[in-house]
Amino acid sequence: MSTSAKEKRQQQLIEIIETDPFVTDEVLSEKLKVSIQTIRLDRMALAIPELRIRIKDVARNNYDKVRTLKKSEIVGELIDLDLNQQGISLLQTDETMAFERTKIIKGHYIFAMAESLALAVIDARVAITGVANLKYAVPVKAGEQLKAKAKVTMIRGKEYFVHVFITVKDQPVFRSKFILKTL
Amino acid sequence: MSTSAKEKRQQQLIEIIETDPFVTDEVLSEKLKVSIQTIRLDRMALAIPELRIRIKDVARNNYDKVRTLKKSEIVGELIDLDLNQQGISLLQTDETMAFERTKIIKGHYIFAMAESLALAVIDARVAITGVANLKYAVPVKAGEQLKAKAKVTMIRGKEYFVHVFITVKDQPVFRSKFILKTL
DNA sequence: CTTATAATTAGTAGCAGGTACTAAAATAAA
DNA sequence: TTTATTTTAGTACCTGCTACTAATTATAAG
Repeated sequence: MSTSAKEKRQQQLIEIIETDPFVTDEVLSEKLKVSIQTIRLDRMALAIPELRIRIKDVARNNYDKVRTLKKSEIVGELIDLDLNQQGISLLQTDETMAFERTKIIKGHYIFAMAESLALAVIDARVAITGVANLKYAVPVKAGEQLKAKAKVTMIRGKEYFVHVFITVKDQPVFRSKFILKTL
Repeated sequence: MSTSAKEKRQQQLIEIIETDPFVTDEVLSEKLKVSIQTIRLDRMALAIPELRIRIKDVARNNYDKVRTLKKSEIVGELIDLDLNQQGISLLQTDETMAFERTKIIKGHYIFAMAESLALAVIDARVAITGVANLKYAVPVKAGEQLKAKAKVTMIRGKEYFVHVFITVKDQPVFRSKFILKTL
């Protein structure tokens, strides 16, 4: 067995664990046709922790992630609000929100930020019935901080008209008009 | 110690584990001032699994959730595609995509479905530069299946104009025009 | 006040999925 | 062939339990 056989096996090991972090050393040794000890030496060499630690990591990561994702991450942080008048929110983007190759933030994150701010300024049970003139001026890159400003421009009966502008370092990247209707 | 003392402790135990599933029996026994054995009897009675199982559950739940959420759930399933012409996708909605009280699907899910289909029909490195006439006809309720149809209406140099219509049981719920620009 | 019953605590063996270590065997390179 | 590398074997120990038996303590009933 040459050195490259070892390297190849370790590469396979990484792939297997990445696609299934819940795999035991025993199963790995069966899949790669080597002893458990070899698997353990490989994990050592690659600094891959044992099953329980991996599971705990997955659990902790996603536990936190799902919490923040459901709470505010997708939405941004509300930093100012005058009910039925205006509101400002911030959203720190990262690579998980972007296309892998281009690192451009996916549109629905920007949309979600705008939508949730629009909903926040009209604090009522509302439904979005229309959006117009939604425009991306410049693609947003992962890592940039988005600042959204919402303004209520008109209230007509049960209908609310809200403009949302999003900027990166005061450069406009997105603007939209939302039409909201109270239920 | 009355029976209600036991019930009270078990109630506290449920609360502690719910807010922190990563807590060991030992810590629980310290917090609740009873022996480890009592904690274990309580867990038995309440059918709460041991720490490792709890961690594994959290990991598995969220692992699957994040995967499907990141991969295609948010996007829908592509069922038909003529490149640069048209495409159709389906998205099964559920309660995790909806507002808790109203069960109305959040707008950005619908938007994401439309956006990703628009991107899929133009199979190139593109950026969305504008969207117009985005309109929600009827709020979508959790559990309904969305069907998105995209049509490329015009190609002008590097710009692509794509219309996306979304229906629930052939009832229109959303329509939009995307303007995409190849990079 | 004593007894029956419920609740709690103690203690042991065993398990999964390892770590950490030592040592021997197999394979490759010189 | 000898040396170096890689792989395998084996043991003691670890955590956070389960499953079980037994003893102790608290509480309620007669």
